[in-house]
Amino acid sequence: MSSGRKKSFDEDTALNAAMDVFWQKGYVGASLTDLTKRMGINKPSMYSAFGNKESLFIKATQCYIETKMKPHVELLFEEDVSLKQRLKNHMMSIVTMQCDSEQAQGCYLVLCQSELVSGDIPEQAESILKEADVMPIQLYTELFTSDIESIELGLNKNAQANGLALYTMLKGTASMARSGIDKSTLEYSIDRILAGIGLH
Amino acid sequence: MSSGRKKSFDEDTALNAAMDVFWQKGYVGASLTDLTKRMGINKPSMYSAFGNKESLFIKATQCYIETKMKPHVELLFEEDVSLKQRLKNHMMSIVTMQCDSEQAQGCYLVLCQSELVSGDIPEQAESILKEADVMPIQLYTELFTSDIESIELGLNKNAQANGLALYTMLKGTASMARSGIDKSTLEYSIDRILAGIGLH
DNA sequence: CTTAAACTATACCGTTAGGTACAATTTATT
DNA sequence: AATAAATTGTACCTAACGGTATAGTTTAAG
Repeated sequence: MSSGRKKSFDEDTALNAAMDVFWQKGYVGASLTDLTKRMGINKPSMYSAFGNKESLFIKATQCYIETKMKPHVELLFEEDVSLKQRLKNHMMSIVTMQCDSEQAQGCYLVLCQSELVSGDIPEQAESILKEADVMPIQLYTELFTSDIESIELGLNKNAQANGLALYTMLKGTASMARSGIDKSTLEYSIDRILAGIGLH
Repeated sequence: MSSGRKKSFDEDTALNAAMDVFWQKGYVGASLTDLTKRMGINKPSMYSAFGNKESLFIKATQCYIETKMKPHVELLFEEDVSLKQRLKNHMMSIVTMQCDSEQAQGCYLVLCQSELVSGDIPEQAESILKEADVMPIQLYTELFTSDIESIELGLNKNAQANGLALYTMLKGTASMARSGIDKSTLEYSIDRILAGIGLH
């Protein structure tokens, strides 16, 4: 084992704290003081553990995608559940997360993607945010294209557009959640968009 | 007439330029250098004309509401147009604006409202942003409650929820527009949410 | 028990943030 | 022409930004 003083903090815990700060303030709005204070460490510890603000952000973003987004995906492919119910479960699982987070509401990705237009986001951070914006569209398009029930209902005809409609609504609920609208209120909107694409 | 040197710039033009910067970068992200450069003036001129960054922002926000949002409202109350078509015209008018802006895409208000959670927005700016977030809900609720065709269709039963569903979708299109999704693509989503609340 | 590696704390770096003092300039009034 | 009011440009203020040098502390290995 390598010698030397041991870390007095858990990297994963610190990363999660950083994620919360970016979730609350975005990339530009999150200062190193905000970050290190919530991570419970000081700047040199942060720089030695994560590199710099940008690479901390990239790791926090990957952490968000893995732990906060991907878990909702499997709900789309549960067996013995109707397409409508799978989509409802999936979307409400996301909306629940958007509304549940104690301080930082909404969606981390929606917030940070909105900063891209400013031109103040570094290159690699921009890349990962743009990639993350494409994934859901591919996911929904693939679902509507291949799912048996989707094909039976003819939803495969407009697979991408249907997926985009759901994704657009989820971006809307993210924004609404950030404004303090609660889950039960947003559920109605989810039901309406599902009905709108033909899933009554 | 009062004596003294004359302003070398048009206040309204400068205010519109400031609006564009806030639209692109949000309140926190827009620096005085960004602002004054695009306004074509220097800092003392800006401070004497508008007070400070916060009051410039408040005036820019009021300008946005008056010139960019309110014009869409009248489309909701045109005579001899069906409720569905009025809502479609209204929403597509907004989506067109969200997509048209050359650099700053999306919605100024959605962008800046997302900054509220950070706690870095001054008091009065926070107030006007929160007020602006309530107005559309009231507008749609009133429409669904009072409109004859809405009552005939039973949409008045869930007036507020229906209004919220439309508003949520428009916040979603704002986010999508900022990611570069074009108007014709978003039109499908508008059609789907209208169908979803019963306007086929 | 020394050594060297790794981590922590403090203090600091240059830059930019929002905001202002002040002198120079332009204008209408006297 | 002289004056007073208003605007402009420059130069500057303090505070906070992202980032780092360095000295001190803790730890495993020799």
